[in-house]
Amino acid sequence: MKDGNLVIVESPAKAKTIGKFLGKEFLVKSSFGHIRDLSKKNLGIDIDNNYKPQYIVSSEKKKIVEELKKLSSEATTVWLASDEDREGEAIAWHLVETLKLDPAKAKRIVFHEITAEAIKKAISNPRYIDTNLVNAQQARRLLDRLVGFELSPLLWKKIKPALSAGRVQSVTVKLIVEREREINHFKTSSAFRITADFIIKGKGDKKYKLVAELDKRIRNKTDVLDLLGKLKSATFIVENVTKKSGKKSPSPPFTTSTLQQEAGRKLGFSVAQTMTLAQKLYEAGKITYMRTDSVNLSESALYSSAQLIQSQFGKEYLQTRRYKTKTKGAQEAHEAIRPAYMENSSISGSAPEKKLYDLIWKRTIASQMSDAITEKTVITISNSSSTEKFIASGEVIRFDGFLKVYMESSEEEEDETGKGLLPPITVKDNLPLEKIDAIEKYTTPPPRYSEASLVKKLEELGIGRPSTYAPTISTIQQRGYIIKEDRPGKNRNVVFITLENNLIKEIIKSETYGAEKAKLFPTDIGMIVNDFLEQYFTEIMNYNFTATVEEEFDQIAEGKMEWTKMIDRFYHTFHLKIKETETISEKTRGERILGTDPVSGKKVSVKIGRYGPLVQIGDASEKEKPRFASILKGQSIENITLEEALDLFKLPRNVGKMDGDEIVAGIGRFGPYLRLKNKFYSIPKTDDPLSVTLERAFEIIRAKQEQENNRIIKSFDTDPKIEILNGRYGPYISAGNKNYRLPKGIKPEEITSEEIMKIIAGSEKKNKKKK
DNA sequence: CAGTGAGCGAGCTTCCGCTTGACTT
Repeated sequence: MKDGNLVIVESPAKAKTIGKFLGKEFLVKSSFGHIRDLSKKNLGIDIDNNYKPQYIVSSEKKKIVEELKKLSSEATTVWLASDEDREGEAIAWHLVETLKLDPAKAKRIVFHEITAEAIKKAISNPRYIDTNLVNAQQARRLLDRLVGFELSPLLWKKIKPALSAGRVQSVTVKLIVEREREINHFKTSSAFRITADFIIKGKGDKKYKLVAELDKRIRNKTDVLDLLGKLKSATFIVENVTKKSGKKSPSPPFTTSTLQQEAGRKLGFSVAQTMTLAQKLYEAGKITYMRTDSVNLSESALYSSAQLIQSQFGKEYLQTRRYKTKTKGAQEAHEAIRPAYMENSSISGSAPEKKLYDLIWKRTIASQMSDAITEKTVITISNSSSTEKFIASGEVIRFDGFLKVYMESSEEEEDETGKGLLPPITVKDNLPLEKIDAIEKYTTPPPRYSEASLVKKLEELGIGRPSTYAPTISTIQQRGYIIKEDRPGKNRNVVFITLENNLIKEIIKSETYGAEKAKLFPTDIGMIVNDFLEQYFTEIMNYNFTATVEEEFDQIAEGKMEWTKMIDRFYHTFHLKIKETETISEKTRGERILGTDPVSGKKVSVKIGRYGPLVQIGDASEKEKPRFASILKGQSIENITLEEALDLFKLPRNVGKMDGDEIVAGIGRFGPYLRLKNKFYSIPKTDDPLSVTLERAFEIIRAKQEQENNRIIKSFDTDPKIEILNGRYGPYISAGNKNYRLPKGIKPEEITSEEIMKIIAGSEKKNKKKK
């Protein structure tokens, strides 16, 4: 370290790039985020000593702290270059405290973009640590600790061990619980959507189809039949044609939240997957920092985007835009997420990395392009038999603008009408009717959250930070409060009425609805914990709680409020409520009584048991033990009916005999099964263990036996331990207790033992390399 | 791999935000 300059930043990747800009006179090191935190023993807060925090360096941070201590003692100046936000300021302060830095040689600097110019400017404008901002962070930290470490033990006592609660996670669960209940209570209704198809003759043999929709929906079927009857003999005339031009603007560049949403919708990535991939791109220097709430682009990025757009698409596609962040509580310590070098429209790397990069590149470029110009045409059609109007609308793009590279997607279903070019039509044209369809359309309940839409909601409410969206979603899944899964749809009948060739026909069609893919569902324990917290801790469960305390943190940051006083005011009432709830609340297992068992006349109830939700018939008494059964996947304490509960006791059941041995059908931890001579055969989703016939059971068992007989594709006399087997994911090599993948292009029947040895040796090498 | 369900008590669990690996499949 020449001239004794030590620069400390938060991330090692940032340290690397800054190191290049600053040259050899500066040694740039990373703190890897926070270097110390509240002690985990007890609260880590000395309540009686004016909330004195007990900070300790955790074991995994000891090494880096020792290194920084040594380097800083040798340095003449230590530049604290953590992010310019509440957490960054606190990191700098903790460094001063822990490294015991002489205030004379510790200088605080900040920069928002990583360019040589910005960094040099920062170096020439150092400041002191902002104690108020640090105190705002301490208030945030202590509040979260107090809430988390006093609420969680209460749940252990009142509900079950190892549960958790916190300012962020508990309201996140609440969002999902409330949405599920909205869906359960939703009263669906239906009305007929009526569309008319007209055939329009163009030049020569050309024909166009024009689809128009009745300007309202009709609830009643007899009213629909009535209208269609009238329209049988009607003539249809174009009453009005209007054209209106409109425009569409691009979305701002990505923040963490919008990247997670779009990668989820467009690429099907989970929130955690997106973040892992983005981290890799960031470490490889391909994109800017991926945990950000800012939509700002650096001047140099604006410039290089503009160059690129002009040369690739032309001047008319360029519109330089500077976006402003509107998000609640945004701290904007970084730029938006963008390619590090705009001129790289693609990168090398794994397929998912490439896809994510492509998404980021397109979104960034599009954000600097001109609006798309559209033209919307609306045709109003009247008829001779009634006063009803049909409307046809279409939209065409007159100038594509940013749509040339990027189109944002949406989770809501798209309307089928209102798209594309309409045939050439003028007022008073007579339209020949082809047919009229009336389809029964049901109203739909609000959609369940996906990971992506949940993150969107959290950001809107100002709950959580870019660095916590992904971990929060995984925590509440780990605690068993929510589950991400697919659910099959249900069937229902739809009335479909057609008027064609002067005939009215009515048919009943079946449609599936409500099928879900990778959606978030609350579990029983999630709902029980949620209801408990809602009952006793209304303030913390309020969606505005974070926003309210954030206002106070801002006051502290501005020096208008003392942080310990804020904490004291909060803790005083909160702690009293904890103590009170400890005494007044009962231990809850979420019990619900379903009714009486018609056979025994005993009480049937559902509740949370030691191993999950269960149904119970009868109460525990000296004479008799109650009967128990676990509830099934997809069932819940809240929704299960008496009938469904009683069905659970019909299993396991004897299906019949196969070659003298009994076949038993049941449902275990891994789903429905058939058991024959202590061997298990999974029952496929198309069948039901309650109704599966003996004949069908034979089929299922034989299919599985057949599959097992075909399991061995090839074996070797030279080495009996090695076999080529047919597995769930295709053929693979089994050697002893280890499995290896077959390389692409090799036919499993033709592989030699030499080739296998090579594959095994190659895989061993790879493992060693990783270490 | 395909169960379980009493009560007691010891010892454990837990928060949010900053940051990466070190693990396994």
